[in-house]
Amino acid sequence: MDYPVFAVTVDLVVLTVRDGGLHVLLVRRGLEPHLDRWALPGGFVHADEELAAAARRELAEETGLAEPGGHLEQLASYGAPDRDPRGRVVTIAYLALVPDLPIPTAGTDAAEAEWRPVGALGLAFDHDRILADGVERARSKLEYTPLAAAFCPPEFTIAALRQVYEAVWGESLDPRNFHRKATTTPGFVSPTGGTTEGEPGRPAQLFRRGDATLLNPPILRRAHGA
Amino acid sequence: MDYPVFAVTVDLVVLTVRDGGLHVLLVRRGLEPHLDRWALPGGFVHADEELAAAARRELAEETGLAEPGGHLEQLASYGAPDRDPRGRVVTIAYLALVPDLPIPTAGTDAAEAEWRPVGALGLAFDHDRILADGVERARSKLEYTPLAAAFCPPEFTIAALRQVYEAVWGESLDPRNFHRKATTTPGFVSPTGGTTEGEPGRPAQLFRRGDATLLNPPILRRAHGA
DNA sequence: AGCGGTTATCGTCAGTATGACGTGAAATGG
DNA sequence: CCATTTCACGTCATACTGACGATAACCGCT
Repeated sequence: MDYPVFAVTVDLVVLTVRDGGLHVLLVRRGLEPHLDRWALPGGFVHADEELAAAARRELAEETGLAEPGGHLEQLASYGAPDRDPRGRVVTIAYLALVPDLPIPTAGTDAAEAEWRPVGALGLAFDHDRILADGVERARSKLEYTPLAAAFCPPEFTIAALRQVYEAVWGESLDPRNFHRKATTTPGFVSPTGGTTEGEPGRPAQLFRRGDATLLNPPILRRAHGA
Repeated sequence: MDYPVFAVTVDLVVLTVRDGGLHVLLVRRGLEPHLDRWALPGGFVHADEELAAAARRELAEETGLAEPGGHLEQLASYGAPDRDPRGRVVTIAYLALVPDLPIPTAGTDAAEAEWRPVGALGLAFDHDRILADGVERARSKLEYTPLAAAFCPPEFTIAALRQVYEAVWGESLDPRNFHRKATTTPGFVSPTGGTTEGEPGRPAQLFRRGDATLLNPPILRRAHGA
C-alpha cells in the first residue's frame, strides 16, 4: 500500500488580555511564502515529536517563555489541499491563554512579533479562520470552565477576573453580581488572604485559581445567536 | 528548508443510539497492522482531498450511506510518534452522530463492521482514547446544542429525544420536565402536526429539528465531576 | 363495550439562581 | 478632613429547575 505524503505543522493562537481588550500574538513572516505578512506563530513538527510538544516548543521559541502559568490546548486541524503553496501541509492549531507578558521576543524565523487586538486582520494562509475559531473557543470556554484565570497572574482580584470576561466577551458585567458568582461557584477561586495595596479605592482580596475543572453552574453570556 | 514527511489519515467515531444504549461503529481490520482487531473506521486522506471530504468518503464507504440526516464534525488530531508501527501517521478524528441504521455493510479494507456498545473495548492503535474523547464530546454537546436530534429520524417524538439523552448521558430524566424543557426552549424542536399511531399508550406529537444551533438555556446534566 | 395498563401532556409548588440595584466599608489624593 | 474610588455585602422580584400530582388518549383483552 502506498499513500500521499504530507508536511505537518503546528500553529498557535496565543491570546492575552491587555488594556481591556483581547489580543493575539502575531509574527511577521521572515520566509516565503507570504514573506513579510503577519501570521500566527508556528512551524513544522519534528520527526520524532509529539504534537503538543511541538506546540509548546514553538510557544517557547516565539515568546521566550515556557508556559507561564497559562493554558494550552488543541484547537482544530486545517488541511485544505491549497492552503499552502509549498505543497500539502496539514496544520494542527493550538490555543494558548496566557497572562499579559512583558513583550514577546522575535523568534528564529520571525522578523518581528507583537500583540495585536483581535479583529479583522488580513493574516497569511488561512490564519484568519484559525484565529476566529480560537477566539470563539476561548469565548465559550469561559462559560463552562475556570480558564479565565489562565489570563491572570497567579494571584488576582475578582475585578481583574471580571475584566477578563468583559474583554473576551466584549460586554460589560455587573461587578456586584459577578463578585457573588465568582466567589460562590465551588472551586472557581480560593482566597489567598492577601489584599491589594497602593491601588485607588478600597483594597481588594487576592485569589488564586480553585481546583475545579468545570464550572457548575456555568457563567453564561447573554444569548449569542447562531 | 526541509521537513519530515507524514502520512495523514482520518478516523471516525460514529455514534448511534440502539435499544437504549450508546453504540459505536467498529470494523475488524483486514490488514496489518493489528490484523483482525477491532478499530474505528478510517483511512488515508487522498492527495488532493479536503479533510472533511475524506471523513465523509470513509463514512459512506464503511456504512454505505451518504450522511443520512446525521451530523459530522471534527473531533481532534492524534499524532504520537509511535502510534502507528508503519511510520509517522497523524490522524484527524471526526465525530459522526447518526440515526439507528439498518446494519452497516462491510467496506473495502474491513472484513466486518458492526455496532458495539461503548465502553472499555480493546481497540487497535490509540482508538480507545479517540473513542473516549468522542463520547465525551457528544455528552457535552447534548447540553448546549440541539444535536440530540441528529440521532433521530427526521420526525421523532419528545420521548425518543429524551431516550437519546438518557442513553448518551447514562442517567434517567423525568419525562414531564424534559417535555417542558424541550418544547419551550426556542428553536429546539418544532411540531409537524402529525402523531404516532399504533404504539401503546397515548399517541405522541411528532416533531422535527428546530432551527437553533445553540440551546439557550442549555440542558445541563447533573454535576459530572472532573 | 368496558376495563386496566401504558404513555403523553399539562399543572402545581417549593427551592435556587439570576439580574437590577441600594448601601456601607476602606482605601487614595488633594 | 473631605470628595472620590472601588470593594463587598444585602435586598428583592423574576425565571428556571426538580419533584411530583392529575388528566388525556391510546392500546389489548375479555
